[in-house]
Amino acid sequence: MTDHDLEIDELMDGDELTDKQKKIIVSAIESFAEKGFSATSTSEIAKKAGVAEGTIFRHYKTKKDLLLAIVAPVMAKFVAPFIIKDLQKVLHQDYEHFEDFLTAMLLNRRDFLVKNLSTVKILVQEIPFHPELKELFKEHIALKVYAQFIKLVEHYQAKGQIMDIPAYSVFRMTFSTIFGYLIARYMILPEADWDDEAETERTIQFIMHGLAGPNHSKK
Amino acid sequence: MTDHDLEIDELMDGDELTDKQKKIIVSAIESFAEKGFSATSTSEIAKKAGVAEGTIFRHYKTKKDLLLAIVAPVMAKFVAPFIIKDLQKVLHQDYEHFEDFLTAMLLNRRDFLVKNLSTVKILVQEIPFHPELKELFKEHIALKVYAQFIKLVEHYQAKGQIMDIPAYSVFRMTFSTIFGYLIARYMILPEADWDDEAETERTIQFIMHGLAGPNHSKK
DNA sequence: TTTAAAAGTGAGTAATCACTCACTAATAGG
DNA sequence: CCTATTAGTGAGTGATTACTCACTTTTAAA
Repeated sequence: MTDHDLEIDELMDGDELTDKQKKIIVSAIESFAEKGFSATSTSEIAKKAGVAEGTIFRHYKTKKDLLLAIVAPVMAKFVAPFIIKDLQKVLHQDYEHFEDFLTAMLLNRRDFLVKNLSTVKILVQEIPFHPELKELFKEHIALKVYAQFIKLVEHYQAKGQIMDIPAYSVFRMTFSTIFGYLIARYMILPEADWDDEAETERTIQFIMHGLAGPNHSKK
Repeated sequence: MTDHDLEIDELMDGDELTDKQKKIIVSAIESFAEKGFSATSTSEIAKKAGVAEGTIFRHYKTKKDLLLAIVAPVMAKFVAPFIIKDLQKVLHQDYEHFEDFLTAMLLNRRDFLVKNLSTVKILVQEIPFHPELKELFKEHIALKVYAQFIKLVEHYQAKGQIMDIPAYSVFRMTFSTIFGYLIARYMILPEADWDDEAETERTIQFIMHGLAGPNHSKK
């Protein structure tokens, strides 16, 4: 079922988990992703994990705490690469062209999504209903990722590689296109036969042409 | 709360509804959108509608039937304009350029979305968990909208207005961008102050440049 | 080996769940 | 007006809910 999901150990960094704790998390992820958070009962999770129901509440005060324990680390890991590394690289000419950065980002975040498919599904599904998740999202995505991306865009705009439109529009269009691709590829039609390489290339080119500035003379 | 939502009478075409039935539907829409389908109880809906709980089950055999009664007509209405009218217009040169068609579609579907915000939210939220909804979606979107759009794309490709890439890629990129805009505008950041006209124009231009074929000499 | 903390248990809790049913009230065609 | 159909009711159903707690088992440092 969740074969390709990230090892929970990796995700739940720091605190070591017992076998039963791991089984609880794996089972919860499976059920939450399949039926949704509200439609999943704790008794169901316990049964699937081969654990007494009380064991769940020994480690998580409430059912919602369990959800947060699953979903919060994913958000943190998702934004990690945006925080410093990539920005430094860009500013130090590791990515001379916006296209190079885009490609690197798409491949990188695609791998992450594939490894954490179920968990990301849960996150996306539940965000609208839990203020705590919204807050986490704002903190991580809105502030960190957005702020860094804006700097990046302005950097490439100054070099004339990107059209001179508001950076937030560039942000919106770029992420719409990339996530539109990833959602179609891995969530809506995962079973269709995709030519990933060609599709990725087309997606990047679509963004590049759509945003092309005066000096888009790379080829 | 749902001031700008479509009049239910319009949506529930045909069958006439009593006052209480309307109140049930309005209340259900409100609660489903706010807390999700599973997290909303029928007693809560009844209370909000000022109706006995039994009244709900007089008209809808199950809670899920109530959901379907709310969500199914929206899907039908959403795809309606794609079915014939617009395609005919295009083929009869009402929209000479792909850009004209795109603009018309974006404005048209935006109005629809704004009028049916809550209901569309519910639809999007619940699709993953209800096979019946998935089936309806495939029937309407996948078959009707997709098929028509593909014909359109090939038509404009033949005229050299669109790049010669697979039509399904054009479909994906176009809808990603448009819905990315609408979702950001009306669901993620509805309270931000948007310059709708400028943002719409930029979005269209982004798609047009991204897909530009050999004869993109419109200006 | 002793011992205290941590992990695990499962029967038990009150509350809530979707749904039923015997009944009354309102409606509309003849 | 009569009557049959439909709309509406609300107390009652058993099942399930998230969560508790007194208890046992396991773990690991002293």
